[in-house]
Amino acid sequence: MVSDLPPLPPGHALPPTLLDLSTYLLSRIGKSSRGRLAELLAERDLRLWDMAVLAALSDFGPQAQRDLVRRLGIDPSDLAKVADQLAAAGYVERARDAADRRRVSVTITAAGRVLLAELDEQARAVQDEVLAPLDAGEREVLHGLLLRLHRAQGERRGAM
Amino acid sequence: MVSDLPPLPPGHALPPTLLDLSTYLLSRIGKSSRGRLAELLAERDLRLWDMAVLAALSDFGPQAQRDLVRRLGIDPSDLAKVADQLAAAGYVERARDAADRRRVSVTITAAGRVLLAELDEQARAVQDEVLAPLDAGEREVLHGLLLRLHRAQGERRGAM
DNA sequence: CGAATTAGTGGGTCGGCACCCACTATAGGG
DNA sequence: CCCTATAGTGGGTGCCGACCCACTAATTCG
Repeated sequence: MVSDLPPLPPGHALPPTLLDLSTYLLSRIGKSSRGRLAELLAERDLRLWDMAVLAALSDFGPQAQRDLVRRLGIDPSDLAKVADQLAAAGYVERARDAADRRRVSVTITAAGRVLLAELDEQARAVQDEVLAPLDAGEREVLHGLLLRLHRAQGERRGAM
Repeated sequence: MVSDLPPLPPGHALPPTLLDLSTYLLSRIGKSSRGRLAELLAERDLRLWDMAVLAALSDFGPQAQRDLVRRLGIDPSDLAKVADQLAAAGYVERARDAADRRRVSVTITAAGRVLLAELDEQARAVQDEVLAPLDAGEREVLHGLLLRLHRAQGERRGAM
């Protein structure tokens, strides 16, 4: 194999011009975290949207797809596909709304809740790795700052 | 037209299950920042990698492509394309290394520096929007925390 | 009732990003 | 001199996320 020469420590040699940008760090760390979780989800043939949908159903209860669309900013057509897959796997149930039969009400199943709990645990494991350098207090500070940034966000479409 | 009914404030209705994850916020805010900058770059027919390469050349001086590959974690083949485009536009110059004629040394031009300065300014404008809710002190705290996270990163490939 | 609106679905496109392989040219060791 | 390794290039692939359009079914309004 040879070489593998690490004359340039792979990452620490990144241009200061970029490292000076908080948004660059935000984007880089966020992408990495996202990627790690996505890998774990992929092992179960799931994608990030699946988790987001399950979380929304768990947190807010059964809803019509149109509500999920508004809430998560997902494309209706894409949601249809996600819901399809989740239903096929038994994680959600779909039923025509009796009151307005155009609507399809989606409900998380017991299996869905179990899955979501596992996914949440995995997400927290990833988070623990990412936040490893920070102590509990610092993590809270970080979370608080991020939350404020999030709330101020232009909400430019898309929960994922 | 009509409706436009905003019964569900688009973003604030996101599932707490997700909002409790710092990594989720990180990823969401990062992605949004990244996206905004990418849009600005796109107006000039540039992508994020172009900026990263220019930054590396500006910060570290002329280098062979192999060094950029190591530094930025970009695929050699992809870098060739980026360098091609930058050279065609006059932002960098390529020359065979006299000592080792396999290598192609890349140098940023004056035009390249001007461009980079403009891009950096745009990136900071985006950052100002994203960080709007934070005062100067908080921004520093955030940057410090992010830097520590970044340094601890598994450096899982890819500067962008 | 008929027309317009809304919910959901199926089937696409498009761009970006990461990746991979085959190939050329050069270098360097035996 | 030959053989292997390295640098760069060109031409791909595959995945994913975002988006868009056409269509059906159901509802609502005039």
